[in-house]
Amino acid sequence: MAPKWRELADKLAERIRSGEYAPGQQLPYIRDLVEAGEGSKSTVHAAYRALEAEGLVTSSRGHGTVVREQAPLKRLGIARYDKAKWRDGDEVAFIADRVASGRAYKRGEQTQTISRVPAPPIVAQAHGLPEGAEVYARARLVKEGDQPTHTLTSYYRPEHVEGTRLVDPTPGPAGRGGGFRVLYDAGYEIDHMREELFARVPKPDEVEQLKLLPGEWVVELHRTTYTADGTVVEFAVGVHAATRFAWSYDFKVPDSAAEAPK
Amino acid sequence: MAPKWRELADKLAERIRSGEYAPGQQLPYIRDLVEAGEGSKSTVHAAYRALEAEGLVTSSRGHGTVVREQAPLKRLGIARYDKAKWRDGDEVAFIADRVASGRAYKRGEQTQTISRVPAPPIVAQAHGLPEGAEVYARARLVKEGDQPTHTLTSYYRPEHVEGTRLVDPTPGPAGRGGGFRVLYDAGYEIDHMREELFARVPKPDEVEQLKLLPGEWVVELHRTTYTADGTVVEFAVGVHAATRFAWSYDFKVPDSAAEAPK
DNA sequence: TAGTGGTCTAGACCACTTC
DNA sequence: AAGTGGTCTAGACCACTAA
Repeated sequence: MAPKWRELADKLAERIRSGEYAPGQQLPYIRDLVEAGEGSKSTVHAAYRALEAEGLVTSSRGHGTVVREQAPLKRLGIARYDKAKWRDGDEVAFIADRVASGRAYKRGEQTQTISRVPAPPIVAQAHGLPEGAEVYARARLVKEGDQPTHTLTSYYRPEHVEGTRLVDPTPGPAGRGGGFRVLYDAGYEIDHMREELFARVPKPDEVEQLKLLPGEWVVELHRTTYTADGTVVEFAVGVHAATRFAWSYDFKVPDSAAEAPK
Repeated sequence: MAPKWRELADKLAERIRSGEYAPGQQLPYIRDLVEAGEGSKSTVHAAYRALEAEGLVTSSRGHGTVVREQAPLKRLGIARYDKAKWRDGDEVAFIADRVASGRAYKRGEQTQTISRVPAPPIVAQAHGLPEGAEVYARARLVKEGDQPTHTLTSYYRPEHVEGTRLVDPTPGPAGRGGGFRVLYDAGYEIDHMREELFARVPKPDEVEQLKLLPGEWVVELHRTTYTADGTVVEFAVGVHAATRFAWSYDFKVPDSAAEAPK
């Protein structure tokens, strides 16, 4: 037998999914459900908290509880890295995402800080450096309007970027073409990438920075970017609000038996 | 000012992450913390519930609350689809995963049910069929020991699989080489794939089926498999416990300017 | 039987919004 | 001032485990 608050939450969730409660619509007031015999205030509130954690509703003091508008997922495919965009055009990858999803781009939606730091373990490993070696960290917080969507921190080896505008401490985006263009101009043309993804619970500072709802998870993305000769020129860590993104990858089915012998 | 239960949860989480409370170790009993002045039983319990939702501890009645062993993530790369494995060998993809991660394989860790059903909307769209057209659904629940790890449901067009052992209603796995081998023998050699992933809150039946912890999220995976001429021969939907998997993709940086004109 | 976590209640009080 | 959600308490009771 499921607890009373869970049963109430499931009942309301069902009505939301069926459309009986439409997005934007008010859910019953907690005190009304108490009066209607659904349980004590704590019990009904526990159900509402579960619904909020599941992203179905948002509550606010003084207003009430309304069914959330489900923002469509932003779909991230490998086409966002298309060389034609940052080499020949003026787009950077994160803008390309937005163009692809039909959203308008506005200036001032990205903040950036550059610093020179000792490499954290995963960064050192990705770059093949000893732990604690110094690297440049370029941290961005990307927003869509007022709403932060993800953070992205790129780590570069000093010898690859020293003297370029990528490590110019002046605030602001990396400029025309973005980071890959700067590397290209410096003689490092990116060739292939690896992306690794997993979901986890956000850390307290991420909840604040990304304005996450209570109970909302994040997806962490590790992107390693190589030149044609296998040199790692960028390792980046992204933290994305889990409910706002989907990732898409196209690939050939591998066939190790068909590979040329070495 | 964060609520009292949140502050207590963050304090304990910090001690867990720092190793002060090691995996397997008992956390203080709720009633002891009440006595120590951390708040009422409900308040302390709220903190413990948050820690459980975040995957840091597991509670059980009669026993207490212990720090969870963090099972290492199972890493899924595209190498698990290697043709050499299922065409020439006897492995199926999910076993290949396990071999790759160094875990032992045991029989009886996969259940399977075959049914002929009207295509749900996303399935119809993936196969280019009218909604409600009949397809074969092959649903598996994959376990590792007693612990379910994910569900995977493959949808096939009847004309591709009719008469093969793939739609044999006898329970049990698809046999030597798995589903891709059956398609290969039927004249449909798979060539390329698309995988799409996103995280979401589990549905109530998934919580039960996958034995998910309270508050744990899932990652839904959509896999579309094509032959060389672009025919969709399989569309599969997987639901994975979010804390137990990581996905990895390698790809070339695309360059639309370098493509041959059409 | 004694001790653990989990649920539920009734009520007080707080934070915030609207009138 | 009135009404909303959110927190917290004190205590009762339940479910489960171990001895």
